[in-house]
Amino acid sequence: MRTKATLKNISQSLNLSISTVSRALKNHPDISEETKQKVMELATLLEYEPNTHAINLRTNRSKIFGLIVPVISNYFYHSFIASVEEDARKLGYSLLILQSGDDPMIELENLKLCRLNRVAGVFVSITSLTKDIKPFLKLDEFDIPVIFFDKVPSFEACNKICLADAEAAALAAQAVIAKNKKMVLAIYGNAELSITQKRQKAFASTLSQSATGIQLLECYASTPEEAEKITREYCIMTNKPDTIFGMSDEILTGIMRSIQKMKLSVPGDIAIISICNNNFIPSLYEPTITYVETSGLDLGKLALKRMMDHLGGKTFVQELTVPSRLVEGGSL
Amino acid sequence: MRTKATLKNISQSLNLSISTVSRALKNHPDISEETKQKVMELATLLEYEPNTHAINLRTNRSKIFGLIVPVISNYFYHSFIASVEEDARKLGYSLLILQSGDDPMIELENLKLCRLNRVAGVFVSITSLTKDIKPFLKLDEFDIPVIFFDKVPSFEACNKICLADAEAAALAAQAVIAKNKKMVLAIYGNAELSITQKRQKAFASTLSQSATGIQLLECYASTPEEAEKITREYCIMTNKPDTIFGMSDEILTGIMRSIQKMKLSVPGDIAIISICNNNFIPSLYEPTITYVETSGLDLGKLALKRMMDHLGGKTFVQELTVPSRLVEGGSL
DNA sequence: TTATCCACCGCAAACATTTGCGGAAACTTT
DNA sequence: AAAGTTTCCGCAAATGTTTGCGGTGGATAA
Repeated sequence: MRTKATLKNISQSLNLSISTVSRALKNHPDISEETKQKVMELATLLEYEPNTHAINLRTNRSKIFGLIVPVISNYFYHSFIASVEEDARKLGYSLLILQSGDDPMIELENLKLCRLNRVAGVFVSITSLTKDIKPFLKLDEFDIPVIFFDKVPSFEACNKICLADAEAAALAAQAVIAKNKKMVLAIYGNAELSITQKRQKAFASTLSQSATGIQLLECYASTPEEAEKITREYCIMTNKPDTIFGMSDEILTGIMRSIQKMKLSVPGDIAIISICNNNFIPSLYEPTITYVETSGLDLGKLALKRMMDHLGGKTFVQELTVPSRLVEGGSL
Repeated sequence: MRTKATLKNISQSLNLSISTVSRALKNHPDISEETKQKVMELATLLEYEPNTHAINLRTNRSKIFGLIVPVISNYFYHSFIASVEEDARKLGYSLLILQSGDDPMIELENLKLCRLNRVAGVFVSITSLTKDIKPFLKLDEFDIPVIFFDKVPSFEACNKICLADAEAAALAAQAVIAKNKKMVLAIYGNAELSITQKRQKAFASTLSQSATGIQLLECYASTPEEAEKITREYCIMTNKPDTIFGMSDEILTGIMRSIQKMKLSVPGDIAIISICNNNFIPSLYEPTITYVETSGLDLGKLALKRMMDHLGGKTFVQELTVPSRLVEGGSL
């Protein structure tokens, strides 16, 4: 293996100083064209590549973003990740992926890793058990911006990029109203999560404000299996609902298993509407499910934009949301 | 913000040399217990954290693995990624995620990034267009092991971790035979891919060797939509197949949309069997789809194990496969 | 008393790069 | 010819850590 090309290496071959070579390669005005030529030439010949670690040490920064999520294998996060990675790459950044497994201790370790690697910034979706977000804010002391996304802390002043949870649920409710439905079974997710609370509140209040006398049944399910069970219980009643609203992809899959099991026809026997992250799950079914989209892709783009703005000096705290939209399938 | 703790910093406070402090913190036998105590104490008090960049520069290595995949948002890769990340974390490694977007140029850039970051090793699933894998093997010159997984180069001698494609298809065929089916529609993926070829060959030959006179119809579909169309075309024939075999999750989703649209009952009207990466897609349907599992999780675990072995000195070239198994649902 | 040994610690180089500052020529101006 | 200006380049420090080697002081052995 040929010896690795370094500035020192090149400088000695050309009887120049290291600093001159360094400047020549960066096209510094102090260096004459002639010298630049020679340096460039030898550098390309030797396939010189600057040592990232040395640069990182010198500049106390790296061109890497940290990304901390509870789990990767999730309807939502991987599209977010894909989106951020793609855009970050174009800007010369890479992505360090850390899973916390919904464990605050691991989350803290991962945060530490980000600190130790002097990442350029951190994207984080906190676990459902994270109470103390001071450690996150402490990264500001190192000039490492922290952007919370999706699962964000409730109160503290920090940069948050959220889905328009309330808006999405309201949109879904409006769609139900528009179709003149009379009795809606709403299945929400884990009642502890703020995302659940926001969506529940918005959905319920939108329906009640419509003054159409729609009857609303509300349940909470933290797994698809629970959603399946709930759906079944309500559908075998004599006075069964005419519409089911699922709060998320996860819930929707449970609902649909139940529907299939009972061989109910959609939307004839029962109408379905859901909030989903993209068209993947909705389009698995026939007819395609009508859903309100809260896009992980868009969230990713917005989060990265906010990050770059922050790095560019706009360091004020900001809370942004990505709008949602109704995607009509044939299930409502 | 308090001044950052460094070895230099600590050494000056204690009137010790940098080297002594460094060794004390590593529990080096040359240092007396007394000194170690003092150093440790001050280090924890000052919340000393070793500078990763400096270590990386010094050791010319980093505790980061590179992971290059065509896309993250894929039935398969994110479970692989999740699995590798989880295990790597426990060993003190992190994961740098790079998407190539099925573009060999970007793939090459990503590979370069891995080199520049002096990653500890690279996991790569090549794009379908990658012709030249010499750049990958060149990383060996830097003592960076490269483990190919899933989409691996055909010929070259390199470390490969694959799914047991042929075995999986054969298992599926055997299941069909065991159920005494008479007419099977097999829908494969993109005919260009080696994974398709392997599965097609194994499925067809297993069926023909059974001497049960099973009739086999074979089609290729590169999208779920195509699979949906094919399914429909064959199922409206008077002499329709009694079983459909889908080569992948993707194909299966297309088949099932069609089945739902025609309101066929499974397995009464028609039986379904597929090859899938995990139970996610199969369990979306009712009855749950019978499938042969080629687990991304297991592949991840095996890949990481191979990587660690390689780092531990077992640098010989090896080709491993993860076994597959039949998971009985109710669709066959 | 001298030689030997061990426990403990520091020196300094090395890793590769960036950058403020200063300095030597060469050239221009008065 | 002296002074001032520009062009081009090198010195050296700084980033934080690791590690081979050498050195000192005390204890033990001969």
